[in-house]
Amino acid sequence: MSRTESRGTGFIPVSPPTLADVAERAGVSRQTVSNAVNNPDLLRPGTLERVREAIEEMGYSPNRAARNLRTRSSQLIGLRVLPAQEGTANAMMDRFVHTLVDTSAEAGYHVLLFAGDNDDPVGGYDHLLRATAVDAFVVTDTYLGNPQAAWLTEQRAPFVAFGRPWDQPQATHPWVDVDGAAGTRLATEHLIEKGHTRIAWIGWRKDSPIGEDRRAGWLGAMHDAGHPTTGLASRVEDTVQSGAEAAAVLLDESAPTAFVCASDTLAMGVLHTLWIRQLAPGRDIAVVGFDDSQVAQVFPVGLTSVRQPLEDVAVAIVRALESLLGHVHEPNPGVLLTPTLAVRESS
Amino acid sequence: MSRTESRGTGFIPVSPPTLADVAERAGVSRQTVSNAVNNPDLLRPGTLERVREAIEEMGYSPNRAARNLRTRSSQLIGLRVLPAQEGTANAMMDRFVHTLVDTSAEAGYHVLLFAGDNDDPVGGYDHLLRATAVDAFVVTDTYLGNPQAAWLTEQRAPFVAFGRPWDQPQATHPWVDVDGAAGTRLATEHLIEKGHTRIAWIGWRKDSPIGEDRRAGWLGAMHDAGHPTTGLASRVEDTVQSGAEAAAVLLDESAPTAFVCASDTLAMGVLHTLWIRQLAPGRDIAVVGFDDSQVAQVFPVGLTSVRQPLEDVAVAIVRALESLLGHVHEPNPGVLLTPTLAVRESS
DNA sequence: TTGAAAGCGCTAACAT
DNA sequence: ATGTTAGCGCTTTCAA
Repeated sequence: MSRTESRGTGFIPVSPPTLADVAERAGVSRQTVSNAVNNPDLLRPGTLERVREAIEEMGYSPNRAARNLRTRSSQLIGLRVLPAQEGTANAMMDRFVHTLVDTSAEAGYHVLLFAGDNDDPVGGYDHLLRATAVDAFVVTDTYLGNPQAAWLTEQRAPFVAFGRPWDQPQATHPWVDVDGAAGTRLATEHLIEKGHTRIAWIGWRKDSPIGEDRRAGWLGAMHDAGHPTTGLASRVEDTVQSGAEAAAVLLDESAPTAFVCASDTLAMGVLHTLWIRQLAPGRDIAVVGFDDSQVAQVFPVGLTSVRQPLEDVAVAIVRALESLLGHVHEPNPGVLLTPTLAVRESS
Repeated sequence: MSRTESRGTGFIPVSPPTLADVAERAGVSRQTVSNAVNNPDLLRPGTLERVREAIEEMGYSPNRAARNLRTRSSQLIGLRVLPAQEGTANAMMDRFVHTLVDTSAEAGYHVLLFAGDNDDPVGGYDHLLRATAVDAFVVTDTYLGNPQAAWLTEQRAPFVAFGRPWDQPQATHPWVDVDGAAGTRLATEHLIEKGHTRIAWIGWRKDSPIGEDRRAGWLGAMHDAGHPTTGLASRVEDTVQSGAEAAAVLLDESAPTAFVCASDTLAMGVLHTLWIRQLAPGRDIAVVGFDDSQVAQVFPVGLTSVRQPLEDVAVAIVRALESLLGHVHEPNPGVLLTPTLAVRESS
């Protein structure tokens, strides 16, 4: 049966060439073509070249579904995306996804996005898993109480987490995270070097382990330098408004000369208060944010910000994924990376 | 042969249940189970329930690879992502991807991300296409001279473009776009309503059809209102710096009381100049941006901005995709949606 | 080094 | 309304 069909002026390919088509063209068996693709070492150089020529000429590419069915793998990595939400710093996630896609591609994987909401945190995972639609998952929202890591572990599903298992010290799954404390320490030490001694902290409420971690970096650097911290710390919601209010209170009560914030959002709030009070960021009061978001970069007065090494995170995650899927024993399940400081006019 | 294997204390499922497993359990043939999943109407209610129970109990989900192989479809939509680039307004793309994932999910599709760079614009497409790894593509960067739409058309590959075929008036592929001119007209009329008559335009260089389109909206609204435009338009690069400089020149030479910008980036530049000159956005000078980016929302003085209806775009794209893949004749290949205006303090 | 046979899990077509 | 047969395109045995 012909694989092409006559219509109008020319021949229109009805379906892509298969292994059998290439085999016929090259005058070998199907298996030899398969070997040419997957185990070229097994072929005699002459045969290999002949097959490769046929592959080239016909534009052959192995059918994914057939290969997936046979090898029981999809070369797909699942990544859940939450419903689009406004105003939050998901620009960071954007950067991460980009680098993850690039890095995965180098390892022969594609990234499959699937929808999810917090009402049914594992639904999407469960479905893809049972359908063997993906080989593994990358889990990004590992905040306190998130059941995904535990659930996936229980299902024996391969996955790598971006984020430490804060509330599960006994967890053994591989993870990659950024050392937030090191980041805020970097920021604080940068300000100390600039001569600041009264450096305030604006962070999140106590129930966020990530927030506590970042706070610890500021606290540690201040203690090490022998600077007081009493009355210089504030814990608020992660909104511009809260940041602005916290900054106003701190300025009135504790007269800091610099602010380190747990997020760029809070830092924007600080900048807002400075603007209202006619204080110049960088000259009168220094401000450092966290995440090096779009906003930090594009803001007229560039905002100094702690920058997560997302490219390195993606590389580490893909590496962990590879050893996980290749059943290679990975000695250290956790990788902690150090952020850098993007210094701009605000400090 | 057993599908479970004894190890240690319990039984560990080695592979998910198949159609045959469910059929055996329910005491029917495999085909009946398949029908229960895909054509439930064909079954007698009693049988259907029995099969459904078995499916539920065993946690059965059809194997994707097998189904894909048989049906010659993957239920996957390919979306190319460019390498992570800094500073640009990809926050918009982020919002789009989120809504696209959500909308696709409702239609039974997942989104497959693949890497691509501008050196080889069609490489990634070609590979996925020949491997029949995706059913269709969503093409987003339809700027002038982009060869993807033409190439995909030539390959007879199903795809929907987000963006009009500006430079290919004869193109017949389905596309969805946002009416930029209507957006800037909305912005301009909003300012006119507020009493402004000298409204300046800061846009992109002439080689961008999108930029020219947005400019036309401003121009049309000004003409319709009978306001002069001479000396009030500027064409620059899409950077904060360029926006700031253009605003300074316009303020000096033409004394506008309001600015409409082709992007939030340019609007940020305007705000910077206003800040330097101690002019209050919204009170002294009104500013409107385009894209309703993160920056516009989080900026201390909220930036009024034209907001693209990305949710509607995603819905329209998925709809077009469905009719494309369902071989349903779609009468109108192009869908043009109207943006809205997110009004904030800056106007 | 190459080829033949088998089968992954599913669904379309046909038969009952 | 349900069962039987065949085969999607590939890779993993195994044989030559």
